[in-house]
Amino acid sequence: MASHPTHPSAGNGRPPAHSAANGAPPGFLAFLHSDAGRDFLAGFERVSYAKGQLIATPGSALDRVFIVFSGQVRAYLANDERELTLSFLEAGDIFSTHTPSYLASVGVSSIVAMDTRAFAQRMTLHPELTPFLMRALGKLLSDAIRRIESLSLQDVGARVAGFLAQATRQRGTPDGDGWQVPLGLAASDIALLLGTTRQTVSAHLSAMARQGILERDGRDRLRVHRLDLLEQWRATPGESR
Amino acid sequence: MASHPTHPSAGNGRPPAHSAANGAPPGFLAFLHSDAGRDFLAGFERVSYAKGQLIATPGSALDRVFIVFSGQVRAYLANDERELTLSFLEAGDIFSTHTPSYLASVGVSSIVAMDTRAFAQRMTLHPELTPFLMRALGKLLSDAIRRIESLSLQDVGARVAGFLAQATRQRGTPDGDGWQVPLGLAASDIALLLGTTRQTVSAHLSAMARQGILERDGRDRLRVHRLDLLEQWRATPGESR
DNA sequence: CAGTTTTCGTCGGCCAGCCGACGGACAGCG
DNA sequence: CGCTGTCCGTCGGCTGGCCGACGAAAACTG
Repeated sequence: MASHPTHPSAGNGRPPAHSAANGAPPGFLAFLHSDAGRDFLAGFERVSYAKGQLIATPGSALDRVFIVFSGQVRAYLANDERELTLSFLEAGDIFSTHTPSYLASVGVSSIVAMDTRAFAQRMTLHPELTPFLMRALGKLLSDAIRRIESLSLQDVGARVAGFLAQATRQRGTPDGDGWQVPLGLAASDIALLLGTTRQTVSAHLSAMARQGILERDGRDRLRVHRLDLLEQWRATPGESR
Repeated sequence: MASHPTHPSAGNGRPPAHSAANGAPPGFLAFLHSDAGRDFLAGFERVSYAKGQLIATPGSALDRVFIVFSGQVRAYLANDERELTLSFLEAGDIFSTHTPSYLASVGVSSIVAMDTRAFAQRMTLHPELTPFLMRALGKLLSDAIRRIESLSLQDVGARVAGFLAQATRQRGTPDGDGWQVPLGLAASDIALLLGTTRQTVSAHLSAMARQGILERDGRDRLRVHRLDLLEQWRATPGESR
């Protein structure tokens, strides 16, 4: 079985990061806690994991559906020598693995895992849930394709800029002429999400700061001055380091 | 609207290439041609496209579901300066675009396009199709994740090797100690699938030939001697060109 | 508050892969 | 049969981004 390299700096007591790809709309979480939801999950065990624990590897857990109940779970692909975070799953998110990916709990988490077949079986008993599931799968798919796009036809600078722009739009608070943005992730974690290295992320952040697009404000906070420039970032030749 | 760069060398009378990611199991095609299938599609127009025609762009056709009836359609992502083929869709395949991708007919093709909402509506009338759809979406998703994996944690050599191994397994015929494999694609098309350039693909092919793993046999045919080496390819340092 | 651990910015060296260019090898096609 | 357009292999040059390393700044710990 493939061993995965140095563990990322997750689970260090930071506030929960944003969810890069929520698998299900919020309504699903409500359903899970309703009577119908308990009915739906009857007979399936809810397992708790300590922080940093491996939940699934490509070898184990073939063709299983995971539903995150609480906490935060990191889904990632790994190699002997490299790693890529697919997304951070949170309560109510669904993930399925006929795909060779790893799951690890970031904080303390509880999860229900079931066989894909069993899940499909249950779905036939609750046809009213189909739209939920379709939307969830559709979102997962379009997120994946967006990821393919960024990996294949954007350079690292554009990926960093895109990530920051999204963070700003999602979690930024207006501040004078710009925005205050809590990063919520270490630079190394961002690198893991973008398929690059900590050093390169850091270099690009510095370049953007040098151009007055943003300003670092402590370890975890950022002040974005020019969201517009961020959203249409093109690397200035020679300015990347 | 983004204009896309040099068109790939598709639609030149080659035999149909393999489908990198079939969206639906074969049974779905049969269903489409059954009475129930005609019922399912009632009211939706079937449009024919000449070869090489653009069917959808990120701007147009938001939130639409496409069902390919005949011919071959290339789904791809594009930039001002780069392009990546997602897959070649064939009869019976489903594709959906809440995602910024292009569709272009490779040969003469006919397609049914419908709004995602309308499609979901119809699905509720034919709940027996849900398993089909779930499987189709699941396959699409796992293909996408596999693609992310290859793009982010395999180098080009490994991607080329993986592509050739898959082609050999799917379409190779035994031949002495090895396999005869019809490529079905120009080197430039392979490059487009793997997110690299024609020259790099060519260089890797040469390197593999030099190592006795395979042998080029005319423009379109390949003789693979060591499928085993292909499947666990690691670039030999300095041997890539 | 001092000691320890984690994160961060930055540098130099290195190399995989991109790009442009070129000539040769195959096709059709008239 | 020669002509023309397409495809292929290969080269040199260049660079984005990886890697290892280092010291400084923050953040925990007691």
